[in-house]
Amino acid sequence: MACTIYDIAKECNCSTTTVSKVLNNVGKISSEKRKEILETANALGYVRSQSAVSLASSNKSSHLIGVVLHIREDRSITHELFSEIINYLRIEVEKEGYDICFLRNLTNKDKLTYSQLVQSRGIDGIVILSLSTDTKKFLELMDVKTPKVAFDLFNTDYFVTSMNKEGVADMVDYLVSMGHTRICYVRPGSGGVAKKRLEGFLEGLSRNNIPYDPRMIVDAPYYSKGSAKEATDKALNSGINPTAIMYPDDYTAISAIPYLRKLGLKVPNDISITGFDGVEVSKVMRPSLVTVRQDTKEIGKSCAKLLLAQLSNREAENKRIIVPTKLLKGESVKKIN
Amino acid sequence: MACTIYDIAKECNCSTTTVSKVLNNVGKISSEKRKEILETANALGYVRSQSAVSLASSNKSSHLIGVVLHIREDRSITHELFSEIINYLRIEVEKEGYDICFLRNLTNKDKLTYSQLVQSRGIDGIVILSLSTDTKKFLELMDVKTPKVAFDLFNTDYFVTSMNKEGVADMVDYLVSMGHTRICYVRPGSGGVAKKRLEGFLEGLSRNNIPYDPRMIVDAPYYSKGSAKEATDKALNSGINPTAIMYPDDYTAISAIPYLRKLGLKVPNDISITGFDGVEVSKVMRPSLVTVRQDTKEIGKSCAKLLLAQLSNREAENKRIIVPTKLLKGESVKKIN
DNA sequence: CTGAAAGCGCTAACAG
DNA sequence: CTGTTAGCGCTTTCAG
Repeated sequence: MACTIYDIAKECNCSTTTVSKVLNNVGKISSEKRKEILETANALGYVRSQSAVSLASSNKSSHLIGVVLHIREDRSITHELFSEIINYLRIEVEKEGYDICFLRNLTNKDKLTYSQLVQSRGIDGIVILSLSTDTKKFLELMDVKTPKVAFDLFNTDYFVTSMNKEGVADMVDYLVSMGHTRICYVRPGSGGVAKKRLEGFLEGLSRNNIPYDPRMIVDAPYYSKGSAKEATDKALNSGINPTAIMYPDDYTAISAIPYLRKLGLKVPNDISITGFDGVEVSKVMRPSLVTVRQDTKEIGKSCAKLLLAQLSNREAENKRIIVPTKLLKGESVKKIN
Repeated sequence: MACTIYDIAKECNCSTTTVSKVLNNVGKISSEKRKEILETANALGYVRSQSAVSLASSNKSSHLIGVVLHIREDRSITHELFSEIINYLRIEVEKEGYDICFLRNLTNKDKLTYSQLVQSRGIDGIVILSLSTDTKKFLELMDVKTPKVAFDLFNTDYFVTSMNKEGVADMVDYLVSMGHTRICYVRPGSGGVAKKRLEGFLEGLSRNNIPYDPRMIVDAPYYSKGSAKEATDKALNSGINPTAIMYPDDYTAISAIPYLRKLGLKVPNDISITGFDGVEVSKVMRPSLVTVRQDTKEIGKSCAKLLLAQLSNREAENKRIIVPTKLLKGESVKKIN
């Protein structure tokens, strides 16, 4: 059934070394032999055993890219942004013969380390998608020497992120152009991305000559149970009587609509709202959401690029890729005044 | 750096066989030796090499579960239903020490077969998620002898699906209870699932004593560019002047709302609509969508169960698991009459 | 340009 | 209960 390079060698009256060289396209082999070997390999339905390659080769490569999803178990890959990034990443790495596998989520309780996990499978490269960066186990992951690239994490050598600051600043521009000045900004924590976005908000205010009032900023987490309510309540009670609320992500904004409605506020007539991410449904729903689109295709491709560069020992021109965002206009913001 | 069972054997003055047995928890080893081996393994930071295990063990198992996503490249894992199923599947199989990796999508052009792909990585089991079943390459996948389980595909031994028929029939019950009788049903193709759902629609009409009119059924694909428009146009021009349209999935239904609006029809005041799947946003949006929830958690767990049963040579009690659906009420259907 | 030989780290009879 | 001995299928010096 399973044909090995040994079978091919016998068939072609040569050594396994020669077969191996041909199959890997290395060394100098006469084109006749090469052709013969390739043909019999094909005829015999030869498939290379990854395990054997991985075991024998000096670098122990398995041609496997590990994905770490550091996020609530029930969201994980269902986070639309992440699933899109992984999808485009996958398309790119598959072109180079790599396959993608998930790395188990390790908790502080596990004796196993990420380093061991990676070693055990001979993982060639790691892609890290994370919304938070808190646990000890996770920090350990940062020290793994395997080539890696992270999305939205700034404490790694290689990372990809969106132009968060510019995206938010552009949004402020847009809101101001629509007549809004009493804008409430919902800040989702204090991580690197949140920080960038906040800078963008302040920059936006500043360049539109809108005086900054600390009450404009309220704190609430990314989309989760109750986050829309929390953000909305804080915004409405902030004391600035906002005409627009900037939510930290689309799902929180979308969830806020019925909640606002319950409070007697209709979007966008009574209050304008914006999201972030630009998930599929934001364009399709009604009212369509004004949001900042993160270019997941470009992000996925960039992650692949940075990883593949490391894997082939090419120096990447840049270790950090910052992907432009795009303002998506819609119906959730009303022109006022 | 990397410690092997050979190192442990030397340290403990025993053979690699003994170490192997202890590590795999098989055979009879004195509890002293066992303890000693376990401790030094731990002390030396031993990690088993999957490649070596896979190569040496007779079944060539790699403890890898392959996932085949047979769907448009740009949707793929971003299909919310699929990403949820995979997520819950993953949680289950990881408990048993299996990891998940994606299987490349093979087209008819590829010389490589799925069988070879699976053999090459020593994949232990396959999970198939598919919306269509047409290509030759895909049919080939059905013949692979590796244990497999499919979602929504009826031509495999082991499969998991939702109670599609009952789900649709229940929806008809609900629409009728809300006063609707001129119901237009959008049929998404003629595959196994579409067939079951159609049966449900007819059953629903029948048990509510609503005469069947062939014009009630219109054809349009699952969510894709223009599918909402196509379905809606056909429904409105069907000649039955529907008061309710049943779309084949949530996203198509959601996209139909602004299109209907453009035609001057407001949901639900002028027309009622329903979806299928029960994606996250269907509950959160406004108007919330009346839909049939597919229990992705149960589906994912069931897939894992059927696969793990085969992998451990346990006979699964059932080779087919049909997961109940749940009608999610919402605001997109109006009570009339 | 080609081949012999020695492993990679582990499992699996088969003895003892 | 424990060890010996072959490999699994492939890569990799090192000769020729």
